Amino acid sequence: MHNEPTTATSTPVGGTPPEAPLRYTAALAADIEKRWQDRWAELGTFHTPNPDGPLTDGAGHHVAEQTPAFFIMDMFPYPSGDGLHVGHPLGYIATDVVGRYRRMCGDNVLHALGYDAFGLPAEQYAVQTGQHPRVTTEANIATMRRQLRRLGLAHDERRSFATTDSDYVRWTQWIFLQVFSSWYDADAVRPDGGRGRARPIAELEAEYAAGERATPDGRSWADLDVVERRRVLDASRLAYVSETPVNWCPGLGTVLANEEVTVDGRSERGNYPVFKRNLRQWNMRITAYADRLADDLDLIDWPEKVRSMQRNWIGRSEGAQVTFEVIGGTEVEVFTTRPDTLFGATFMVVAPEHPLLDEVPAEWPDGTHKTWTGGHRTPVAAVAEYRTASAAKTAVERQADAGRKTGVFTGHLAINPVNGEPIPVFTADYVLMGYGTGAIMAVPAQDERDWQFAEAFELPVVRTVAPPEGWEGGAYTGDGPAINSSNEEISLDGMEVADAKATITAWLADKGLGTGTVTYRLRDWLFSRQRYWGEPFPIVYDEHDLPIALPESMLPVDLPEVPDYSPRTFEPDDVHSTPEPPLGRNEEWVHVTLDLGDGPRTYRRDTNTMPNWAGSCWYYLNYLDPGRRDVLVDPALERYWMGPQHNAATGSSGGVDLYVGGVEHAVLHLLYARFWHKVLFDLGHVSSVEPFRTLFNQGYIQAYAYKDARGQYVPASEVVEDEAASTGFTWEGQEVHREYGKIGKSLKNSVTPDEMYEAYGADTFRVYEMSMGPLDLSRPWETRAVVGSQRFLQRLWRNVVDEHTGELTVVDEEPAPETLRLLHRTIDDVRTEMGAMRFNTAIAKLIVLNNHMTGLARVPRVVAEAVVLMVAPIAPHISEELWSRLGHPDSLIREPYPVADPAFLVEDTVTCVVQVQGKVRDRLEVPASIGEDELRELALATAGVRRALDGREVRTVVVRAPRLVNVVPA
RNA sequence: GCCCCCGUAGCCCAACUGGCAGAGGCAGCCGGCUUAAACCCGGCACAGUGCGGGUUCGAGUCCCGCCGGGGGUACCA
Repeated sequence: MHNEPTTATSTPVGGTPPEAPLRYTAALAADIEKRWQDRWAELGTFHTPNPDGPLTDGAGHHVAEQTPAFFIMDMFPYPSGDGLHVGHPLGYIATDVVGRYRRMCGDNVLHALGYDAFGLPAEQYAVQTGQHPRVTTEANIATMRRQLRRLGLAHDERRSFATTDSDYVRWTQWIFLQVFSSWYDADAVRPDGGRGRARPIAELEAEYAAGERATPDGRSWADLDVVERRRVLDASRLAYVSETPVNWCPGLGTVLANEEVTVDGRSERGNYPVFKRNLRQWNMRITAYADRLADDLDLIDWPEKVRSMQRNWIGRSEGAQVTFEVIGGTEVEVFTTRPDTLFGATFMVVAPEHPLLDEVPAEWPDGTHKTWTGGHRTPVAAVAEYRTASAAKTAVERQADAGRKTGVFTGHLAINPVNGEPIPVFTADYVLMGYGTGAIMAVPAQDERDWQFAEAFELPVVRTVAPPEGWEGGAYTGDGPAINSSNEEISLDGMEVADAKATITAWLADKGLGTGTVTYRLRDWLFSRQRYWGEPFPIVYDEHDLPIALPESMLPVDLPEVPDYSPRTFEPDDVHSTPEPPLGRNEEWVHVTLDLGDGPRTYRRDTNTMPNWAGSCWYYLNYLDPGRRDVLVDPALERYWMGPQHNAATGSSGGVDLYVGGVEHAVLHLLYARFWHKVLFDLGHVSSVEPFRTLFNQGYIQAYAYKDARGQYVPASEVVEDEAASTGFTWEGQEVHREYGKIGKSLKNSVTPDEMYEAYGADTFRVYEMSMGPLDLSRPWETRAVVGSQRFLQRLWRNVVDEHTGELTVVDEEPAPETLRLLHRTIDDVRTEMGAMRFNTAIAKLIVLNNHMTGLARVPRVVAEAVVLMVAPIAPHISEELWSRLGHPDSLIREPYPVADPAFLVEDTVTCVVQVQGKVRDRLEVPASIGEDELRELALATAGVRRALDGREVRTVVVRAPRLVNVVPA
């Protein structure tokens, strides 16, 4: 088991002087690193044991149930063909350091890395090369595995997988079927006491059949025919097909979720225009979970930034729905967050798509203002034109028009329910059909937008909240006493906003005119894509064109071969195009004869695929036991690794103990995954309430890039500093401008991990990345600074090994008291810093101790061993090598992390700062245990204080024994 | 427009509940080692914390108002 301590006696390349054959150079580092990587693999050093089942540690043992579990994850990578640059491994190194540290603290650590391998880039590459995306994907994964292995990550390789594995796809489809086969019962009580949970759709069917629940149209279940019954159930499912306005992106040839469309109405990927189109697509009823997704953010330890982004995206807002009667028409419901301002509602606005506009009066009513008609002779003409114009607007145009108020009078008059006043109904595109009820009561006095509209259309303003004294602005949206707000039955006058809201809402409810309501910005999740490289839906359609779930036994539904993988794409601005899924090109696959219980019949398959997010919605569960295929996840394993209270730090939510990744997934992946997890929770498949207990967003490593006079990027590695140049930098003699940006080919500033391994070794690279600064900050890469980290490891090496002879230089001597104090101080500090993921400061403290050792005539073994163990999580290869040379046959991977002896942490004497009026005037060396009174006397007697007081009286003396005294003169 | 984060030495960054502005690294300078250079070793210097107010015995830290950089979001009623 003990391996030869050194096989690296040959002179490594890289200019090592012959007199120091064992200097810690890049070549020696490479030799050590590769050797340990092989050894770790051979011994299964990183095999993480489960409490039960096939996965044991390297020695074949299970873990005891009571051993604390610590589950670490990286947001899993998309294996791109470009390979890695130095920015990519930052998070992986950080989680590896945490994992190795926790392991040395006694935890059973689960850490592995899978691959998110479905999706656009692989498909686009396949289209270009004609190779099947599976081939390129697998090649990319192999490349990435090789690059990452060289980093020395302590991952359990047995638990790695790709979302494209047929085995994995099967369970992604299985979860889809669970969602499809469920409905949301908003009244059901959950085990945690809250209301609302997913239940099997069969239970809904049973309730209908038993008459316990009324059908939507009130007919009895028995009176519905089979197809009608199916439609009723289908409408309640958590995954449902519906014809709704969706984001159609002709440039990509697919529809997209709201979350995948940028602020300016373009696709997040590819930056193509996106159009609203009514199409029949799959949706997931994430809106049913809006409250829980918002509320449970309080249970988890996430950056406040991400939590607020999710809250904003969900956009919960409380208000009231109020019914307005329309003269000669139907009633219109409006949603408002300010029911207290109802007396100030002087007009109404409905979205151009609002059904009220399907019929409008034939003539303009009396009193119609000229500016209201848009120059049209009848409301019919005016509304028709406005609706057409607004429908033709792209998201980009809407964006550009924001703030400019357009609209037209519809000819309808509505009645303000609190005062019976007739008010004109307008249509304007600043009111959105997709939010609230698509209709608003406009209160210009208390709403900016309504104020602008009222100004443009010369509409009256009635203030119902008194603005502050001297208010000269328009709409006043702040707090204040209500005014002008009374009728024969009720008066709000004098009430503050909150009171007025509550009072009027109660009054409305009492009169049957309105109810308190909550609305959300969140929309249901559009779940189908017209792409090839994704999971097929496990769904077929019968002659009624209604979806039928395939039985579990028919999973997975694998992707068929098709003649062409690319979706039909269109001119990016071709509004009239329609999606054409590639899977539809395989007729034999699409039309399939199956026996689903009624004998063999012909069905039509769903030709959509799932979005890329599907695979990342549950992958954390697959790490627990990727080999097990008879259940989604073993409940006992899920409880051990993820359950509530599964270790001392996990709260009631349970979930992954540390999840590290970029902030760009704040509302996409992280919201979708939470949603799926809650469905699985409701259906009893998991015990944790949330998938990710602690989230950490790492910053990005960026780099300088340089442009020449023509604006072309030049290779950053060839640019030199040049004081003579006005820009400070030149490339091949010409002046270049420096910019700061992403690392990548396009900016010609890429640096790869492979180059770092070659020039410095993986350990140096790891130390450098961890010492650059706090993990959550973005910062510039600077290759020439890496040498500092190499020097640190070189000194560490030299502190233990003679670089000429290879002999150990440590001695079995008791360290000097000063050394012991520094050692234990360092242990204590480093533990604190490591625990808080402040690796940069942990490294700084280790450097101080290491430098101290460098100055000693002989390095005591106990100090050397402690330093080696403390460095191990960050620079594991050199640490293993030194540990082995120090005479330990086994890997240090589970060696206890050093613990400080409190006896060495107390200092006998400390330096006390003596201030006069906050300025340092003297210093005192005093016993740490000195009393306040004694210290005050000593301080007042110092020469510095006497000089600074210069005869003035003393007013007070602030004493913070033993470190500070501040004398305040009169 | 609104919300969030960040501004400390030439550069990357430390500074516990307010208590000596400096831990660490890069670059720079001086010296040692060397025939010489690199590596290595020892040493030195460098800012008063983006700007303006305020609170306090005392402010990088807390409060108010700005400026600069980054991110999110936007007719959401």
